[in-house]
Parts: sequence; structure tokens; C-alpha cells
Amino acid sequence: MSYCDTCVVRNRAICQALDDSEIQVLSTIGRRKVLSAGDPLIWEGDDSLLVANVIDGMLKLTNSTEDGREQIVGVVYPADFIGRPFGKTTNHSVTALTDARVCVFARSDFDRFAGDHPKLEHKLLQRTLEELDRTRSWMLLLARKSAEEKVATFLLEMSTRLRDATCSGPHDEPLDEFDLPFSRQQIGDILGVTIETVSRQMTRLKREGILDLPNRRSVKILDRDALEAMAG
Amino acid sequence: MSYCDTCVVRNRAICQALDDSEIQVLSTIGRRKVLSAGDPLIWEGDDSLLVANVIDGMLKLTNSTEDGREQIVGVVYPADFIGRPFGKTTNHSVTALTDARVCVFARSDFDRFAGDHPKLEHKLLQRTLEELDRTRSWMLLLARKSAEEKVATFLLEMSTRLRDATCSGPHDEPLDEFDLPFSRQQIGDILGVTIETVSRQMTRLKREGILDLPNRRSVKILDRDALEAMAG
DNA sequence: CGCCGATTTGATCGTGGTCAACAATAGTGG
DNA sequence: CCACTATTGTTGACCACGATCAAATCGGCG
Repeated sequence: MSYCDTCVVRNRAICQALDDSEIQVLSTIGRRKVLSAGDPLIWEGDDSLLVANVIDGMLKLTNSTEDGREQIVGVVYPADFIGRPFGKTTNHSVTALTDARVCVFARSDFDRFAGDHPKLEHKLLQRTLEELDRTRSWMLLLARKSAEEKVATFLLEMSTRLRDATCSGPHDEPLDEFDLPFSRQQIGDILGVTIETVSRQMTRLKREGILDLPNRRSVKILDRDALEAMAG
Repeated sequence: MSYCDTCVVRNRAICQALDDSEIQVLSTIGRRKVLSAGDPLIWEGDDSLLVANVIDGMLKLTNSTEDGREQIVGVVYPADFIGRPFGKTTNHSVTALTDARVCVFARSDFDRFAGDHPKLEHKLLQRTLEELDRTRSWMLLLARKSAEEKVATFLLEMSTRLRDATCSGPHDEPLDEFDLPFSRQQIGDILGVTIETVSRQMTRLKREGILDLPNRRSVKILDRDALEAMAG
């Protein structure tokens, strides 16, 4: 018996590639770690010492310039993998956005284990390819879209992301009412615009009757077609 | 004997993970394809039908909006891998920037072969992780850097990229004189700015004595320190 | 209720986009 | 080899979007 047996992401994280006896071995080299919102897990530029699976909570991956400008280059959710296996250094920081629990491994241990388990590497490869696809699509948004298009795209993306993460309810129809898991500042850091610009675009969408914003964090999409047309 | 035996990227492409007998098998499912500058190889949104290794030449990966704005999300060089294994669709286009030769595989054949050769998948995983790192770093540039910083960063990056690609000459000291393999339009598409902005920044750098621009394609870095300071 | 951080709103400014003209270079055929 | 054209790059004038700075307002929590 290992704590993996009761792990809520056992069948969604890369661990799904492993059978029970393999999991047993993996569990001996990993350990749980609890993070509070805002806690850093990995620093940009540091030696790559650990990798992890997210059990619950959300974390951000960021790159920064020396003068303090920050860009969120990725957001990870439960069952996602964090860290840079097979490499000496990590080039982005990882910080908890919410309280979170992760399952961490020393990178050297994980590298060795992965080398012996092709099915695990295969799963990791698939995930990395998917992440690369998502990241590349995001580049188009960052480089070419207007603030209006950025915010519209972001809201639509959240609507599907949150639907997929919802345990109950239909997964085939869009989710029109949800709570944003991000502050305005974080949304700005994701979209590459300032907090004021995010705010202005949101209120404009509300004024035009496309959205309702019952309170700071919640969003209700009233006219999805219009929003999609805006997303560019 | 297979044509792989004389392949110039045999020991640099992911094929390096395979021994001679394995290469023999791989060569039976691949074929050479010659592209002229401008030729498309894969279309954004299409079914993912093929993957390939670059033998020589350069190709661009692009994402576009419906109204025609284009962003280069990656550039691939000889020995790099192209395409989206283990996935149904590709979400970016691949187009030759120069005349090029590639070694293509039907995706289904490649997937099957890779599944049987963990060492190949391991190599591919390493490459994909490196590419993801590079891509994420580029996001910071696209989202947060000024035109000046973008152009300075680009020139410095080209200087190291081209040094690494140079067969002869020292690989430890920077390359200060080189020919850009891109048009102004392509540089703009990489940096997420217009062709006019690229041009203006370049002439400004020349006016300030940081660069010399003997002709359209060539660049000579006169003051690397200043350029690095500008890159942010 | 009063405080503090988050968000909204307003006013102003600067960077880089757009449109247009011009220059330089490469390519083509007499 | 030189006109002629097409393509690529440069420069200028102007403007819009989004950044910046500043103030007002909201909302959660002691």
C-alpha cells in the first residue's frame, strides 16, 4: 500500500501509465508537499532539482525580465506535470496561484525512474507535445491580437477549461456561468496587458450586454456568438 | 544499405538514438522530399498525416488568424523534427523558408515505429522539452518587450544560432558578422511587429554605431555590450 | 464602522501601427 | 550591358491603442 492508492489524480496524471507495482516503486521516491497561495516551488534559472505532479490547486509558470516585468507562460491544473526532466536548469519560475498540493520528486530520481519506464516517458511526451501546441497557439494571441480579442479569447478559453475540470454536469455543451480563478492582475499577466486594460475591456463587454459580471470573480456569458466573433 | 547511411544529419537528428539495424527499418517507411522556398508542407488545422526530419534548409511554423495576421511560432533547422506525432491534428502550418530537403514519414507509421523504440521516444521527448523551453522564453519577448528590445534580442539570438550552425570556426566566442537568413517581413513575423518597425529599429541601431549594415542581409555587431543592454 | 487591498474610472501620453511615397536591389529580356 | 519591372526595404506623416499616472469606488474583514 502506498499513498498513491488514494491519490485523486492517480488515473489522470502521468502515473496512469504505470501499473500498481510500478506505482509502488514510484511512491517510494516521491513525497507530498503542501503550498499556500503565493508560495514559490521553483525559481527561474535555478538548477533543475525537482519535478512534480499537481494533485490539487493551480500554479503559474512565469518568465521575467531583470527589471521586473513578468509574463505568465503557463498555468497548471490538477493532474498536470511540473518541472524540467532531463535538463540541468529550469528557465521559468513556478508559483502557487491558490493553495495547492503537489507530489514532488528529486529530478535525478525521476529521470532514472522514467528511463526505466518507457510507458511513463510516452505519456510525458504526449503531454509535452500538447503543452507545446497550446503554448504556440498562445503566441499568436500575445503577439498579434488586440486587447479586445485577448480578453474575449481568454473568457472563452476559461469557459471550456473550467467545464472540462467540472466533475459533474455535461461536458459537451459550453459553460456560460463560472467564477474566474484569477485576479485582474493575473489575467493581465496571462494576456500581456495591464490590469487597467483588462478592467476596461470587461466593463465594455458588460455595457454591450455580452457579459454579466455579478461580482468581481464571476462571469456570465450572455452572447457567446458575439464573444466568439470578437475573439478573432 | 539505406539512404540513411549517407544522411548528413544521421548523427544529429533523433535518428541518433537508433542503431544501424533499427535505422534500416526506419528507412523503409520514410522518403525524401524536396521543397522550394515558399512551399507548404503541412497546413494549420489539417489532419496530422505526416512528420519529418529536416535534412537541410529552414522551415517556419506559423499560426494565423482568419483575417490573415500571421505569427511565426517556430523556426526549424537541419536535424530538427517537424510535425505532431500521437495527435489527430496539427495546429500550425509548416512552410519552407529556403529551399529544403526533408525526410518524411506517414504519421501512423512513425507512431507505430516510435512506440516500439523507447530510445527514439526519449530523444524526441528531450527535443520537445527543449523546444517548449525556447517557446516559453519567446512568449516573454512577444508579450512584454518593446520593439527596440525585440530587435536587439533577435540579433543576439541569430548571432549565437548561426555560430552554432557554423561548421568551422570557434564555437565559444560570439559571432559578430553574419548574414540574416530572414527577410524583414519574416523578422517582423517572428517578433510580432511590422516590417516598418523592424526597419526603423535597425537603422537606428546603425545610426547609433551599434551595428553596421553593409547590405540588406548582412549584419555586423560593433558594440555587443550596448546591444545586450538593449535586449532587456 | 473603518481600514486596506483590489478594481474601476478618468486624463494624458508615447509607442508602434497604418498609409503613402520613395529608394535600392534583384531579376528579365532586348 | 543596359533599360525596364518587380520586389524588398527605407523613410515620413499621422493616428490609435494601450500604457501610465492618478483618483475614486468597491468589497472583504477585523
